[in-house]
Amino acid sequence: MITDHLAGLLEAGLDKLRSEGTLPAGAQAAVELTRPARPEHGEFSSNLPLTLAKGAGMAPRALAEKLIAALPASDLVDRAEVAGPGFINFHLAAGWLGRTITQIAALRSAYGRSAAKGERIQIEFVSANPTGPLHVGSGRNAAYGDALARLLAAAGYDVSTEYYVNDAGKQMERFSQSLHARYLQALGRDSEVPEDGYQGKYLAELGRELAAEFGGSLAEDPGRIGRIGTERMVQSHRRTLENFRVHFDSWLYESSLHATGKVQAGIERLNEAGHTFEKDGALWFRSSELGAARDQVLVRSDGQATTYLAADVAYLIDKVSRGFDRIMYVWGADHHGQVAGLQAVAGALGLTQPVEIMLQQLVNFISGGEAAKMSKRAGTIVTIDELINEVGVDAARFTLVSRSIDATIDFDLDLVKSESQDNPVYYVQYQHARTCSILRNARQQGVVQAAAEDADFSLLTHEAESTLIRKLAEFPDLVEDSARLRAPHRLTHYAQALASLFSGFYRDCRVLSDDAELSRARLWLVEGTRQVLANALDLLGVDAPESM
RNA sequence: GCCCUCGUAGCUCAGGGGAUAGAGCGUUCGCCUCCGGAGCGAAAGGCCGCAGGUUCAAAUCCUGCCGGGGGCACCA
Repeated sequence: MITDHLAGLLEAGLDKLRSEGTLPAGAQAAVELTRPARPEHGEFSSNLPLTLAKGAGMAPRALAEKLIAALPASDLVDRAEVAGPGFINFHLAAGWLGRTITQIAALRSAYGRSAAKGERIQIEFVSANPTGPLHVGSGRNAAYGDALARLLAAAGYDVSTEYYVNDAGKQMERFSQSLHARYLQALGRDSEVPEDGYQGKYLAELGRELAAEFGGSLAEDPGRIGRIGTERMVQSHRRTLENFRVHFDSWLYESSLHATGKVQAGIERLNEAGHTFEKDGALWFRSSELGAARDQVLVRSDGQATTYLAADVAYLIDKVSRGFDRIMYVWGADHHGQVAGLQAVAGALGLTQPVEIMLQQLVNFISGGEAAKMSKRAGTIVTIDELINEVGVDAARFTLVSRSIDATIDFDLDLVKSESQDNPVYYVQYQHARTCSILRNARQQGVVQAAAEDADFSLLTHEAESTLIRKLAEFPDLVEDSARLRAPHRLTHYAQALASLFSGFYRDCRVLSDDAELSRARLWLVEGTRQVLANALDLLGVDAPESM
């Protein structure tokens, strides 16, 4: 990439200064290359950290001047100049334009993807309780987790996605009881959903479904009703998520950890390592010694029931046993209290694999201008299915992933509906469709597109062309940075900026013209833009339509 | 009380020490002989919550305070 090339030039310049004795051998710091930056600041820029200038015994500006004089010649750089205090601007030669475009033409959907890093990552997300439909909070988790998984894969990691089904514990008991009651009601019998049970309509529907299917045969078997109901919910989650274009490589049931004795084995492992103690008839994990604020219960004082933490221990051991080098979780901010506990578990197990927990701030649900609590049990939720019906998958995913996960989202379905026509995703898709349209027109007019290597990109001298190409050149670095920062929202901003630059190019530069050579060069630029827009949208799980 | 997170344009939000702080929406004024107007151009609009600190350089890092959200279970 161009940034690597420039960094190489800067390093070579520094080496020369060192060998000349201009720069003391002790001055270790390198020159930092900043982003391809704003047009008004030149094509590319770099800055010199003061540590270097101090070690060099001269002011940053003076050092920058000496460094420029020491830069080796390059066919990709016309000239370099000192801009601000310690800034060097590179004015790039025409040669690099072609290099970027031919690279995209050659790599196509692989443009922006890095070589394999040889690291296996498991990322677990959504993992909603199978007690009700998936709501928009889970939608955000799904949109983020899936985009991050795609991004990490593009950055060269071997990524595996997993959904953890919490089908054990008290919540599930409440679910079973609630569904049992609805089932009995559907059979015309007297029964009430428990006060702390799940009141939502979907359970009444499920109850009627079971009544129609099984008649009265399940009336005395709430346990079986619970298992059947859970599986129906899980299957409906799976359908919803597939509709949302979110695919999981594996689904792991908490109940399987109990059934195979893994929960018990995990507890014993903590026992043997000396991280547990008994108090008040319960078995505790001494997590306070491992960075958590307090100790936590593993086995409740009834001596039988294990807590969610005990299952988490078993689950983490299970994950590690499958050979992942890094374990990632995407949790809602309401699970913040568990982070220290899980990290303590990792510490107690002596894991060498990093355990990374991404906390996603919540989605606040606004209705009629007022904050409303989303509650599964009260049945007041906006589901992902509703969201898809109202605004479509593309707008929903783009919107949900476009904010940093550190920021809360105020979600007003009415507003989202009314604004869906103004959603930036359509602007990006529109510009993509426009590139396709131009390429179609070219084919219909019989324009023969020679190989990119044979096009004369030195003809692309317009400001709108060079800014556009500079943006295209940024993409591989953007993918790498966004993956490292776990920040797929950057892709949405990039896609909008790129679409906007293309629009400017379209306005200023006629692609199909009498000048055959120029047309050919510009067509490759259009093709490059099309490809990069498509690649960016793909990482977000958003369609790149050829027409709209 | 303790922990996490946010506070940037009228609104929703970008901005991981660097140059004149940006985008979308909204507002105002322009632009439909021309490859797709779901568009384009221009203007107005900012003590970057407040106060200290570190630094040649702070919206960005540190501390305190103020305000919003979340969390501190033998629920998951």
